[in-house]
Amino acid sequence: MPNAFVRKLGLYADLSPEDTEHLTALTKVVRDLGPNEDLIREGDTPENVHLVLNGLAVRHKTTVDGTRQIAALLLPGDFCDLHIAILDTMDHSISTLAPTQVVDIPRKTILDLVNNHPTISNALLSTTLVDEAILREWLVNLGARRSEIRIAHLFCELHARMQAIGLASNGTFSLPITQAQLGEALGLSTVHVNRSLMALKDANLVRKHDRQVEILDLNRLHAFAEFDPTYLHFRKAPDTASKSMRA
Amino acid sequence: MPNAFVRKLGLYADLSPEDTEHLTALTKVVRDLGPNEDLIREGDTPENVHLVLNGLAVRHKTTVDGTRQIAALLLPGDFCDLHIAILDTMDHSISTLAPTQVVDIPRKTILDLVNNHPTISNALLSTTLVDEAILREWLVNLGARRSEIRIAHLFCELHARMQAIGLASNGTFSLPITQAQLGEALGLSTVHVNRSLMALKDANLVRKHDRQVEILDLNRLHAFAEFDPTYLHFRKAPDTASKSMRA
DNA sequence: CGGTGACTTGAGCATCGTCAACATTCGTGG
DNA sequence: CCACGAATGTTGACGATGCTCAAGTCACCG
Repeated sequence: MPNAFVRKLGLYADLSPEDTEHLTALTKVVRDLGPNEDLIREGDTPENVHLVLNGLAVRHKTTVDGTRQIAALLLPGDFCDLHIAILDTMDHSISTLAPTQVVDIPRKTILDLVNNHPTISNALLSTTLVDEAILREWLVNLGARRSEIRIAHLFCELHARMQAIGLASNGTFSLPITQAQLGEALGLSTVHVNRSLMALKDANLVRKHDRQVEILDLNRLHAFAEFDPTYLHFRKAPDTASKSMRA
Repeated sequence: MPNAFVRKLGLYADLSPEDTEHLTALTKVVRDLGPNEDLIREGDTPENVHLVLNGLAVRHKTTVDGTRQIAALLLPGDFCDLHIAILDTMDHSISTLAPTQVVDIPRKTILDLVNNHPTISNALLSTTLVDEAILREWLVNLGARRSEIRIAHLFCELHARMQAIGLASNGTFSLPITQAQLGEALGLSTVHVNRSLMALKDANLVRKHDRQVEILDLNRLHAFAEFDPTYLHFRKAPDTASKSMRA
């Protein structure tokens, strides 16, 4: 079973066995982090690029009055900061939420991939563009949807992304995040997140229990959240990703 | 005087005279659009990539209940959809707000730039990454700032971007957008935009008159909006952009 | 002039935030 | 294994921010 990183890139390009092997080799050396540790801070110009292999991290930015906005949830297989291979300075911070395994990859290695491995390079570019598409959808979420739908939409997205890398089963996936942190991601107060979550549970749509999200009725949740996964740009539909097929 | 496109790329890479000439040649053939015309729609897989040379366009997405969210304001020099050179399908639409001049560039031309003009390629990649940084800042804006500060912050950003391409003078720049459209960009109702704008005017910070934004006190507005232009990643400070200097 | 689109204003209401108290869970050390 | 404390989740009351509806004004243009 390939790791989450290889699985994710495979969603965006037709990797050859050599490509797969090459990528797997890159993720051999893993670093273990605890919860609430900073990977990079705003203003840093790090040597390495970071990749999440396991666990959960967030991209976030803090305003002057101390409000923290989470701008991305980084799941297994996600790059944290591929852009600093091009732009020098970080304009935001990245921290773990849970115990997390990361891989540190030197900028040089990235440049080598870009120059000598066109398929991988293409996949990397795709993931960057999809990150942007996800960000756009989050903006729509904050700007145009009220709290219950907003939360439901986020859960739909996370389910789709987790399922695509093989980390969701039966509508259930791991999400070790507090209600307060959910609020920081969704632009809502903790109390309001709590009330909205209970409403979603009462409506038999989703439930967040412990560190897991359990979707009770996927079709109804998709309809309720107005969820359309097009923006994730998977090559294959997540449902059929297990069977290899050619279009 | 180079056009807005060349000026903008010059903010992100040290273009040689040949690069400049090459880019200028690409923007010879211009297409004129009226206000409220669609450039591309969600679901399209267009042949060409589009570039705004003059005027104003928006990236937007509409939810099921008809609410429209504007996810980006495309100023002169901005690419609309560079990503569809990689990802096939548009997951959002692009429309003009005012009379606008665009350039249609074939995907092949982009690929040629990427393969044969490393400096330009690097600049293009940078602009894409900065687009993402701007999007992140918009997310912070919607998630963590109340209406007056939210509007002020947007005006600060637009001023910085306009000034960087030579389209702001004396704190004043053109912004042919209605209050309703401003609301669509900021996740606010038209009425609330109106009231917030009047409060900003009463505070002698900024005024929107006709199709222009007039900043009355830039320093105070920056402070009020908590504006920090780092996320725009200009190579040189906009203020000193006219003098060439080496770091 | 008449009409259309943009802006302005007021009143009432919905959504969501704040504060404060309380309940529950979980990890830790006794 | 129990006891404790800290972090998280839950609930109620109240207030603020922002939305809706509706009417009216203003500027622009045919």
